[in-house]
Amino acid sequence: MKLAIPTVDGEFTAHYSERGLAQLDFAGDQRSHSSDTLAPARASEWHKTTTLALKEILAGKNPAKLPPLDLSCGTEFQRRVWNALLKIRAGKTQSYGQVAEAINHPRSTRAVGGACGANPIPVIVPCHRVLAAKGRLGGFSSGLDWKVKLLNREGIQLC
DNA sequence: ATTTACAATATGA
DNA sequence: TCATATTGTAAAT
Repeated sequence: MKLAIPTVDGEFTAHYSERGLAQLDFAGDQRSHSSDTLAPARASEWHKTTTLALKEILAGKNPAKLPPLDLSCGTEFQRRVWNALLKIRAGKTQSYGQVAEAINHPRSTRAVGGACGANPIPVIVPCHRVLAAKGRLGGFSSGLDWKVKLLNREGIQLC
């Protein structure tokens, strides 16, 4: 189930499964085109929430409500990471090391980076708010431009 | 089954 | 500043 989300930054694409939002693609970044045979009844309701939340985040605000997220594709470790990322508020950042500590794997900082890269729902799961230590920028799968733009919009200054 | 390469970090030289 | 050990995954051998 694929639905478009028009925003000031372009058209995002949300993918829904029976459980909820399963993937979110950046504007013009069509990676996978699976057949949308499924059409969950709740999808349109979820989509409203997703659209709202996405726009709030793009505006640098904190989303009031999120749609259900289908994280069943990831390993347990990855889901822990993503869950930890969801707790980061707009305007705040965390280092990979801090995320690692938050999920009780204080030495898995590198693995955290891997989990962020595997994150199927960028922006809503704020992988862009995770910086390397000392406030340096790390990397970003869909382009560092997005990372910088989003952070600036939230009023975060990079050193 | 083993080795590499990653969006990392702390430590020791 | 540079080398290295550590950790979870995926991809290559």
